[in-house]
Amino acid sequence: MAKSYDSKKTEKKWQNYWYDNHVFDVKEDPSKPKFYGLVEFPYPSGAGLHVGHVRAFSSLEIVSRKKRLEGYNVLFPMGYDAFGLPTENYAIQTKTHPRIVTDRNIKHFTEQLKSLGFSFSWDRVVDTTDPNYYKWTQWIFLQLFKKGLAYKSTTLVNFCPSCNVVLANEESQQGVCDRCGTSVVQKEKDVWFLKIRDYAERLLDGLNHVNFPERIKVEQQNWIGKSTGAIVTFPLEIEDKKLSVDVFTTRPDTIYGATFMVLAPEHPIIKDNIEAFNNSEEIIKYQESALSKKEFDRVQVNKDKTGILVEGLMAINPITKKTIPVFTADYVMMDYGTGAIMGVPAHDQRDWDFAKKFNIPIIEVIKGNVDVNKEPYCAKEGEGILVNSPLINGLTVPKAIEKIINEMQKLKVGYPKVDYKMKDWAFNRQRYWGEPIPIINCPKCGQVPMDEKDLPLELPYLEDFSPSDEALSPLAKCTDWVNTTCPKCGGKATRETDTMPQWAGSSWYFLRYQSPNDDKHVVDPEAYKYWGQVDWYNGGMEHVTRHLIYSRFWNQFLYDIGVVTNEEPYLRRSMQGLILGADGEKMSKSLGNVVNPDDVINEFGADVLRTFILFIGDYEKPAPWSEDGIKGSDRFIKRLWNLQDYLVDDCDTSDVNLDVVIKKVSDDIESCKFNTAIAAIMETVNAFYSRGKVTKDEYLTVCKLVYPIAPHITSEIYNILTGEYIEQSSWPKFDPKNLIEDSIEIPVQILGKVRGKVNIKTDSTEEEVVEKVKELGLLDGKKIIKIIYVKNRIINFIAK
RNA sequence: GCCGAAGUGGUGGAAUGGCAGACGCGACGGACUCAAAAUCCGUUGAGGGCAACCUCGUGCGGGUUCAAGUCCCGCCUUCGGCACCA
Repeated sequence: MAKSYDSKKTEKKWQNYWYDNHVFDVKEDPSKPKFYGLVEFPYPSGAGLHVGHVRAFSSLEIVSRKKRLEGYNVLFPMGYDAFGLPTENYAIQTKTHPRIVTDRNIKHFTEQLKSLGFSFSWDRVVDTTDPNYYKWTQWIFLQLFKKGLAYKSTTLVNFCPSCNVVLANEESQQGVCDRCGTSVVQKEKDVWFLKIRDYAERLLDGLNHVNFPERIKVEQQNWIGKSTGAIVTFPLEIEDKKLSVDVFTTRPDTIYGATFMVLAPEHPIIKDNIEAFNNSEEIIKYQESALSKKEFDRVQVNKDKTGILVEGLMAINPITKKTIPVFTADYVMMDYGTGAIMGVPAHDQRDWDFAKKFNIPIIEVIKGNVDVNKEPYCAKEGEGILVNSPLINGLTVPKAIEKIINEMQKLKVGYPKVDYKMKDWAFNRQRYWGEPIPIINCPKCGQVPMDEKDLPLELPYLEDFSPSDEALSPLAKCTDWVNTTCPKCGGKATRETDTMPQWAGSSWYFLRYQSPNDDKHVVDPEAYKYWGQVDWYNGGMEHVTRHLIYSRFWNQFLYDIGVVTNEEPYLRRSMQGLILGADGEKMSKSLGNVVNPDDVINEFGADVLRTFILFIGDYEKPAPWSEDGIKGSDRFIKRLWNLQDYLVDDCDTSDVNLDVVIKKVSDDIESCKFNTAIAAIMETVNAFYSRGKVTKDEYLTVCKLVYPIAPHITSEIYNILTGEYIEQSSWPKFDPKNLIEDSIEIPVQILGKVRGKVNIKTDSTEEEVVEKVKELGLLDGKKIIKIIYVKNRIINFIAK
């Protein structure tokens, strides 16, 4: 009998071997093909590693270990995205400097990751809060600034009164702060933006050149939200001034049905001419109430339309030359299109609701089978024929759009226009724990970029880093640091005191891993020439519209300025599903359903945890944790170990086709079907048990197949059996010839129902199979009308 | 409202249009044990039959096909994302 397996001792032994000997460190090696596998680096929170992290990192951990055995030179790095609010808030609460908190958390995470036996290249760890790292984050910002892609602008921003911080749109969904749940308020602020909109078209186009799951592509496309339409200029009648307003529409063909115009409450036309309106007081009141509404309330779809007629202001439909009333209403947003729309009530639900409320005429211009006075006719794209539209009557919608835009261009009242929903990226926080923005404000020269030689601009070590009351960064209080001289004129100047947002450091970290210690480049060109694009990137669905777009944007920018030579950073993307609590709910402290990986390792060992987290279900789908389920993985690991008792020098091995298993496991790993890969190995182990014998060759092959999943126990078994290290072996190969069995059993159907089985030689002809079936007597007394035979699959008789 | 994913035993989940329920958990039975745990072996979708077998069965209703969990049409439910986006 083999000694019972001691997971604690064995796992520690192999972890020491791997990490002390730097087994997974890599260097550029042109003699080998490269594989760059990347998992989203964690935010090192105080709570430590979560089982969700284990699942997220496991996919490429498995792939990396397999690829190494296949002869690839594998870069599989790990790092920490450590700037951010939770650490800062924790630091404020506990009066401990965020640097100390961060270092402590990173240390804890590293120990936990090593206790799982992950094969990261520990010599390449990056930390976004390290000045040697954020030097390059700042450098990239300077390049963006110099190219005019970073600008400061006064806008209404989402502001969290509790965190005292300006939030990005993505951080304030549902009108509450992502971090603390406080209701967000609107506040006017001077903030930095990155012109990600300039890259909208390329971010869309790039999706055609990468291997991302379809739903990720769709989500990014929706986020970017491209719409093709036209700008149409409507002249205004207002006292004696000659003014006009531009509207954006995706349906210029419906211009004949435009019976009113709506301006966003913030529209400058209103502000600039307020004295000219007969009801200016009412308008001002309406503006104020609209602006005081939280963005969330304002965009509630189903609420009643509100608005107010602007008396004394009329617009002229540039095609019909008819005069139409102008309203202001908060269902029109200043930050999309031009902040002004033409209202076509017959063919748009919102316009229809508004027209009904204000008794505005409704003119049908697309023929449909509904009465547009009772409900709008909102035809699907491409449907319908134009009516009541002299220039384009009888045309289909696409033809009408084309012709009317031509007419508008001739008349100089309109032109084609593409717009995007995606807004520019609000790129700053009024917080301490972030990358300082390397800009100097000079009273004479304005915003002056720091000299690149002076980077990094280090974050000063503050004793008091709590936020101030006026939405200013705590850095503002550090006058020694703030006061400086202008790099341009040498006069007195002050530093920008806002810091960069959470997403800055993670927007380029995949490059830093390629040359983590380089102090001359963002990425060493030689290293980049070798590693280049990430071959396979795994991460969470929650980052698809933030990190995954931001980092693609930065990479495209770095491509434009010649830092990298590929437009897209990631060739392939996969994502893991959430691990839910045993109750099927999302794990959370308040529900008390959180599983701590340390506890699981302590009870079962890292190999069991790794196996179970992959066996739990479809990798992309959410899966509930199960205390009972993990026992199955524990049993499997023990059965693998106890197979040592069944070792024989030689035996009949024809009952187990290992070539099929090798192919199945290899293919399944490459397509993230880890659960069925493990199931196939379990079946094989079960077969050895029921045979009661296993040869050394078989055992070693199975160990290699399990090695990526459970590397400790398989390293141990391999070492016991061969005296060698499994890392020096190679991934098992299968012989395609052996995938085909000599004879197979196929079902026999009569009228589509299985009535029996028949053993046939592989690739038998229909006649041979029919002969066999007749021998079985399944067709006795039946008249065969038709036979459907699918080779090596099935035979179906249509018989009476 | 729009976009996307999904709905299969007691349970987590498998199935290039070709034997539904692989593999695991749980349950039941057996071996070992004084006994239990552990381990090993077996049974396990529902209903009927002594049996060989038969009938039903993948959210609901239709359809295509020799054959549908899988394809098509129409619904219901759940979960994710977007949302007065002109």
